[in-house]
Amino acid sequence: MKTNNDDIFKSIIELQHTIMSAFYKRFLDNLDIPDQMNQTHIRTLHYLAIKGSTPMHKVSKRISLEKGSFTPVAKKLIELGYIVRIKDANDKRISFLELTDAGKKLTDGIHKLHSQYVEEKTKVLTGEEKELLISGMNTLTALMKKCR
Amino acid sequence: MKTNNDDIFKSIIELQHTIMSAFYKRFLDNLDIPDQMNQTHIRTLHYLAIKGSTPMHKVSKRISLEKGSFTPVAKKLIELGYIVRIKDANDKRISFLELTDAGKKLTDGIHKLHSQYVEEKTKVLTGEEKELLISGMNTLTALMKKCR
DNA sequence: CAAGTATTGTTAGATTTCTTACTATTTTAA
DNA sequence: TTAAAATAGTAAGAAATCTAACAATACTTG
Repeated sequence: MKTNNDDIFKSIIELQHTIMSAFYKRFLDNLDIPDQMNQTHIRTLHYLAIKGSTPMHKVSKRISLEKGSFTPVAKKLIELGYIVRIKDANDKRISFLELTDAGKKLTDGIHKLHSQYVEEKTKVLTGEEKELLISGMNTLTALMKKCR
Repeated sequence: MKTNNDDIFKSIIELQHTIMSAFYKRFLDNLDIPDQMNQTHIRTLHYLAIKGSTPMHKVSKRISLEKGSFTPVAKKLIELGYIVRIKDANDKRISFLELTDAGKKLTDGIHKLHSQYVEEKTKVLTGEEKELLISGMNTLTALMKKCR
């Protein structure tokens, strides 16, 4: 079976459009989360849960939000008590963000649902297929990043 | 090597955040496109180039835009002369969209760049790796869609 | 056939995100 | 040391998208 590069990108685009919205919508529907929060807030908490204390500019970059858009997002999460802002002692420009206990509790709930969801969606793949999928995507991701 | 479902999704999320923006930014920077057009307009033309004449609601669904948001997008593309609206003879609610000659010319240019870009990004993958990547992603995409 | 229901597309107002300009701080280098 | 450049974050207005209500048309079913 012949494949070309267009096929790769068609698949990726396809994927992008389907997965993320389904994924985060599920979170928002099934968890007890304040109405004022949207997918961006969830993504932010999710990232902090995985990476721990992180400077604002780095978080905003990783969740693909301009820094100008991220300020109010962080502000709201602080307001809601899910994260705190911690000034860097050396570089006064920098604020680190990290989860509070309430934030950790919330992200734990999210991760539980996350696992269930992925479990359900990937039942059909064998273990070997999963590994191939992951390594292929990691390769491509690394390439993309390098070339940017 | 042990893998779990979390790995899959971390990879996918990672992928999503890097690829698409790089991809379409490249298009917008390198092509002679009216300033008023953004990624959404490009995606719309791209879709119509691949699928041909398509009802509005279907296009909006495929590019992940609410129908309410899509109306002005289609309007602008018509205004710019890249697509036309064609009423369905049987069902008077439906408007088909399709590319004009100008639209085809533009998407041809895009596809050329597209190929170059993908070529550059995927040089490192062997043909077999590409196939695995594609089939894996297609499987997952299909699953996602089914469960939604 | 009639009445209710679903679908397609539009509109208007709310929300989210982007862009640009700005301040404060840090780093670089002449 | 000091001037210039880079970086982190904020603010305000512009642009994009979403939501909800609506009009027109099509479908369903009693």
